[in-house]
Amino acid sequence: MAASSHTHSLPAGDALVDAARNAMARAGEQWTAMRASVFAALVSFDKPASAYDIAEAVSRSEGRRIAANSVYRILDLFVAANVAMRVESANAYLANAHPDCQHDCIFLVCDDCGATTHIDDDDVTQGVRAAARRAGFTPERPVIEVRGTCADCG
Amino acid sequence: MAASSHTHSLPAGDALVDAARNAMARAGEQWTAMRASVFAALVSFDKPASAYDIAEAVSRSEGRRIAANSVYRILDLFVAANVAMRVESANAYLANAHPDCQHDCIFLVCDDCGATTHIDDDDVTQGVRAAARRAGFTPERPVIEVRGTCADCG
DNA sequence: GTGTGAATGATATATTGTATCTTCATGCGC
DNA sequence: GCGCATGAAGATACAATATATCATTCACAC
Repeated sequence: MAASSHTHSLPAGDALVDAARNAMARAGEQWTAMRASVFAALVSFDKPASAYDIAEAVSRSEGRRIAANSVYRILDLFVAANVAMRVESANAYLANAHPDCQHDCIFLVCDDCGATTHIDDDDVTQGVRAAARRAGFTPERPVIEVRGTCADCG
Repeated sequence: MAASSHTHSLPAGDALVDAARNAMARAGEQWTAMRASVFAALVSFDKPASAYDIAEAVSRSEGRRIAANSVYRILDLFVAANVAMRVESANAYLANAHPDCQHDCIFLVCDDCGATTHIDDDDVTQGVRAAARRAGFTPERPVIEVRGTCADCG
């Protein structure tokens, strides 16, 4: 696979959880039952999920009410550890199938069905960073999301 | 100036308003007193402004309470007419100094001071669109925003 | 066991965004 | 002029997203 451009496919459930747990460990964060539940809920969605969607899903699976703020706290940690990513234009979160590789990511968000694909293309993202630098700006976190229509809905 | 890459500088206040009014006319939309007030408020901010910021500013300048939903309606029209743009990662709006040229725009958002610069770079944005198409996705509206540090804060 | 710190819970509140219905102004046909 | 259609804006309510604050619990060190 070319280093500069590739698509991420989903590992199976357990491998995904293991990768997440390891990534959290590397970030010096614990992997608690609550965090596992939030991660499981996140993975269970096939589209980006809002913090409130997740709170509801976890509430159901735990049989007790989980407040949104707890979910937000955990999602923030996940994002910091690259275990999850936030889709800014949808105010929602996605599990990251590959917490190990660090890329500026590109999301393709279908306005029709909501399905969101994560692609990496370092040529493109480096181009964005370079354009920012040319304007005297120091890029930290590019947000690149393309709204449009996915192959299924097209 | 190269067609593919340039920075937009601000025209003076009146020219800016004229350009906005013309763009609205071309979109078949009226330029009412209320819309002028919202546009003036938008321009008065040196950073992206939330709809509520604008509602507050217009309320002050009108001496009566303007509800957020009216502001949202007008901002939506502005965005449709390319007179304003929405910064997704900030849930806020910016006046567009050049409603005439259509570009996928790139925002550079300073995490320190909030100042946001709008640059255009068609090479970069075409690269983003091309990457999306390679994934079988039909791009409609790229959202490209770079969080980081501006020259002043760096 | 007692203190300490991290994680979570409970609660309140702030911020952002929509929906619905009403009122108002304007232009148009008669 | 009058009635009426139309688009703009107002009023109100509410939904959805996000944060702040303080209390509680639990594991672990001492």
